[in-house]
Amino acid sequence: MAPARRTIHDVARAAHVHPSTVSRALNGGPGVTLRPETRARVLAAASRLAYRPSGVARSLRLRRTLTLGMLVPDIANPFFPRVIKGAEEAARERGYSLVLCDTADLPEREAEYLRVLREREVDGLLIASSRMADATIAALRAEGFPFVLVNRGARGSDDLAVLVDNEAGIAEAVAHLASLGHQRVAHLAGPQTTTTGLERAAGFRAAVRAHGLDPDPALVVEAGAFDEGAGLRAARAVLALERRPTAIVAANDLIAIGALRAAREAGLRVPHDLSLVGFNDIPDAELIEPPLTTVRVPQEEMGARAAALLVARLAGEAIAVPRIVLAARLVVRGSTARHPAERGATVPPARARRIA
Amino acid sequence: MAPARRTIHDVARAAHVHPSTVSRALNGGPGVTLRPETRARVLAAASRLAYRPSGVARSLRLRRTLTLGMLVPDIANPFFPRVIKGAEEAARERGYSLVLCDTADLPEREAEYLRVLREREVDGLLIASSRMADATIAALRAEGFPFVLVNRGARGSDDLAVLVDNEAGIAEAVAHLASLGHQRVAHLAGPQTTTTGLERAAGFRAAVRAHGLDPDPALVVEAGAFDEGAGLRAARAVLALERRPTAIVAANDLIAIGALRAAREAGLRVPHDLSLVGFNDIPDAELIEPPLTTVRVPQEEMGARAAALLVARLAGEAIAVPRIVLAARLVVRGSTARHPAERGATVPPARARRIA
DNA sequence: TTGTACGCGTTATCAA
DNA sequence: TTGATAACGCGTACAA
Repeated sequence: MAPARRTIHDVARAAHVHPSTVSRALNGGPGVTLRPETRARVLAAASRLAYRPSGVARSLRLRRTLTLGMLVPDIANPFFPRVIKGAEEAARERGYSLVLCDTADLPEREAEYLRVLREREVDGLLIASSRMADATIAALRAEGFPFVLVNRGARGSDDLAVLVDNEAGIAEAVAHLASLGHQRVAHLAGPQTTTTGLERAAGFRAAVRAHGLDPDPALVVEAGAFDEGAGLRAARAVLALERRPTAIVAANDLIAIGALRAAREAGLRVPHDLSLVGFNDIPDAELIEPPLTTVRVPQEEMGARAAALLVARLAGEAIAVPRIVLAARLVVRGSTARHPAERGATVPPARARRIA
Repeated sequence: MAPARRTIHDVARAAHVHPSTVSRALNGGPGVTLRPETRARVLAAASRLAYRPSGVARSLRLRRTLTLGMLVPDIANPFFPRVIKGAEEAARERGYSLVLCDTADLPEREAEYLRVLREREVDGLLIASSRMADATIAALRAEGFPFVLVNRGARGSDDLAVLVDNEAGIAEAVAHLASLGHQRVAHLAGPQTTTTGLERAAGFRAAVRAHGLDPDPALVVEAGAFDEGAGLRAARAVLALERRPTAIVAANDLIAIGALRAAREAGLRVPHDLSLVGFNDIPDAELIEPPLTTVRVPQEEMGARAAALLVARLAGEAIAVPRIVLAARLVVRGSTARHPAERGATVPPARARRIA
């Protein structure tokens, strides 16, 4: 039924040359000498037959597939599509394809994908899966299998990684709130099983100390996941405190959106009664009402840099900087305001124009 | 440096059997007879050596890669992540991997990816790329190459496809607005080069006739793309009409969000001065303010059904229904309201609860 | 029940 | 400059 695939032999026969000559004519590297006439005949035959070389056979022979595997915890999380887009584009530019794997943040799913990807002999891995067991990563490392961590930590190793400066980002957020007069600022932390969650929480505590804000430990609550539901629950806890915070720094935007819901439940107006800052600057951040003040992570760049780094590693290039740390800058939008107690004072209103 | 890959020969040697016996022990189909003792010895050796069969070699031999290619116009468009997620999960459940390709809606990018995917010998294609030239599709069809169209039309052919009932969805939207008393309803149409854009526009015109609304052709404006920018521009045109519409049905949610911006520019309150309905129910729809009334398309299901259909086709199963048409139902949220002229009459306010 | 032989489509190496 | 050969790792018809 399906017409048999054209092979290099078909082309060879049509061009009256040996298959190896066809290969040379088509792939002609620098050191290949070939009579122009012969090459032309081969090219003509190949195009006439609509010959398409077999990537599978080539991969078998060359022992590489020009394929990268990418593990993400949840494609539907609006943070990831742009990271994926950046990675996919950078990979394509370098001749690589991307096999996408949504692990659903499930360890067993991760393990399964890892096995599948290794069987498929992907040349390298982009690991954006934040919870992946350190042991799994350690195994890859021990084996010398090429991978790049994306937006997750390296735990003191010198694994290749593309990260953001979580501490600095959170510091900007806290500084902003402090400058508005806030004293009791809460943090809805991400899962403390993730490096991202840990670093942002550490950054928060450091910034609170640096600005002399209320260090009450009850103001830091860990959300069970980086999503809206977990944010909602954590925010409820924080808003139920006897001495309620006047501002919240969330570990990411989805948690912040959950907090927004919790605030509404509690009858609090944002930013009038409660200031709110997120992290990542997902596309939704400027769409919601009020627009979310957040710390911007350059998502496409993160993916692109990670893919580029991995390909460089595969090419055996010398890697000058194994850990690329991207800057994270605060983007002020509608959902922060001055502390109620300071209202009417000299600080201008914080509701900023939308930032392009 | 990288330790040489274990092969089936290594296992064979360790288990004191022939490589073919290893293959049988590991893949053991129904017709294979093997002494349990031998199989156990092989399995033990394989696990001891951490043997991982080569997918590439297997693909070469079996002439199939257990890989699907998926072409999408833009991963960052919030409609697609869930479609991809559904497809990826359904593929995984069936033993297939997914190579993701973002065509950026560029014909040359599509052509390039198509070539790459064919060279890689993906077993089939999920085509969610709405603009893809019909000629390209026709070529695939002529060749007998397996593919499934996702959310894009089949132009009278009996290509495998998973679609939504665009006419019925738009009809629900128009009926809703008509029931609220709207008479002049505009349509911000999608690109009329896409089947989705065409069907929704046709559905709109039919529904307008059916409800006896104002059929003024000036009320239908084509947006240049299914995105926010195009929606903004199209909405400006419609809102600049001498007799402004009191409601807008957008061809998709992003266009609707663009219209929301245009309305704000024009000083119109939504839904008070202008009702607005989108299409797709992207996650953002319920997050924005006011929450967007929209026609829900089951995105994950669309992806999952498409992948399942493609795999069934690959398995040579009889396909009872080549065109799966998913229902599209109106989800009423905050951004529709009664027509101004009818305000205060008997119809209850349209601002509905959030629908889970 | 297990081993032998071959081919899947390429490309690197060597010989001519 | 081109042809011949072998090998990449696996699965399967056939022989033993």
